[in-house]
Amino acid sequence: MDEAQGALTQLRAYLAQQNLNANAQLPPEREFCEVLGVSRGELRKALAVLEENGELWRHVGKGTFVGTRPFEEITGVAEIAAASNPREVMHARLVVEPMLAREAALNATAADIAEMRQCLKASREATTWRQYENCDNRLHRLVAEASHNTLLIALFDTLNAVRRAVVWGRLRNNVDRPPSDHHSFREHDALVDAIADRDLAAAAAAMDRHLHAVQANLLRFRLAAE
Amino acid sequence: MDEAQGALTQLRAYLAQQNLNANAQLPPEREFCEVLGVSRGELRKALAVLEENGELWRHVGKGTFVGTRPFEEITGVAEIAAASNPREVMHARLVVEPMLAREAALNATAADIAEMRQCLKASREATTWRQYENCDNRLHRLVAEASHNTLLIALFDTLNAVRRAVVWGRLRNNVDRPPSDHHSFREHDALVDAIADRDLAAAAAAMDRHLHAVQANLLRFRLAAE
DNA sequence: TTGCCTAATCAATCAGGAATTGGTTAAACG
DNA sequence: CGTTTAACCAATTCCTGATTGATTAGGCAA
Repeated sequence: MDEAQGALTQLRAYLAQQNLNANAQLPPEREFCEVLGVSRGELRKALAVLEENGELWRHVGKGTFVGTRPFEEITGVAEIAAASNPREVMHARLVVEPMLAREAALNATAADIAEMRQCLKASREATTWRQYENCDNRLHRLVAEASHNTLLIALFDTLNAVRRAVVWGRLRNNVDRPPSDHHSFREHDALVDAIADRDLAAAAAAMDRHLHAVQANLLRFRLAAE
Repeated sequence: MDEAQGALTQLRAYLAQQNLNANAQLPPEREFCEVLGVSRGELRKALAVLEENGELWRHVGKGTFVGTRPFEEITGVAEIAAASNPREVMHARLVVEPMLAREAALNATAADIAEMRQCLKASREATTWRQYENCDNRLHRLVAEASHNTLLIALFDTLNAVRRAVVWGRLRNNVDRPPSDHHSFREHDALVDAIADRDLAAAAAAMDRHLHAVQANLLRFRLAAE
């Protein structure tokens, strides 16, 4: 009994004596057990107790550290994309982007809106689908940026990265160019107008309509491919 | 003139002939210029044109690739957190989570709802703040999971990771325990009830009210600390 | 048997350097 | 004066070896 808990007391004493601050790394188990004069098994049992208690955390290849375990690293875009599919991505856009448009209408500066208008102009002058898609991407990101919320922008970037990873292969050829009556032109105009008017509901609705049109277009594209 | 544009034509011909799909990597400049039979300088000028056109992108140490430049790799949670602040995080939660609650009300299965109810029960039985916060985290993630949309769940995880990184230091002591009349209990109940009732608007509203209460609580906590 | 210790092994991670690659500069050449 | 060539720079990748927590198997004593 006294023996069994010996390692834990030794460990506690060591931590108290060294009074390490959070995130300090303590020696590797192979040395540490010799320092404390206990077997590695006993040391690991003691460490397990303190880890369960949230006083330290361990990781293979890294070491043992004081404090609470840092948050799980977010899975990479590629992994999310592998577990997702175009339908989910479209749905997520429909959930998130109208909200971003709303925030943009609330927080956009004159400079933001001017940049959006310039982007609209550039998209109409695009001579290839690739150029057009660059403008389209840029406009949607400008809307996110206009929220002036770093975190929301980061979330949009994640969404966008996954979208591009999921619909990877789909690329229009380079010879055609966007028709001058492309549906997105009007929809983008309405979106930016609503943001400029500070009309929150209209901005969200315009984004919603636009994305629904994109979705319908995607469906049509898929049917035509079969 | 003919000479000057020679490299560009050669390059275009190569791209057309090999008909590479997007994101294909083409040879390093030092070999490529020999293949095309032009000097490296000319090749680089031609590549610059196509890069400006958005048909390819280059990066030191990586190489030259076909297609549009991938968006800046998603910054790690730590970097987002460093560029953000508690106010932004709270606002982002208010924007995103009610929407997730709405999606949950639409897509939750009976098993999802049962798990939420179990989580509510566990949160009431928590004897320490740490245990309670584990339950709280779990409930919010269960709501996200109930959307059954991989991408939305991933976005929630990012938001949550940033939240935890931003409010890093703030941790309640381990001696107190959540009072039995803690405001979150009622709010969580209302949220899960609305989801179970498939009432989209009520679910979103319940989440909104809950987060506003959390926000008010945070403010009060901050004032008390000063 | 049961429990513990020791050693070996595994798998994840990190550290360092060599090699690769786009970007840049300077001298040589015509 | 423009072009080519070579060298160098800086960012990135790749590889190898070492480190480290986790796991397992054998030996050993009570």
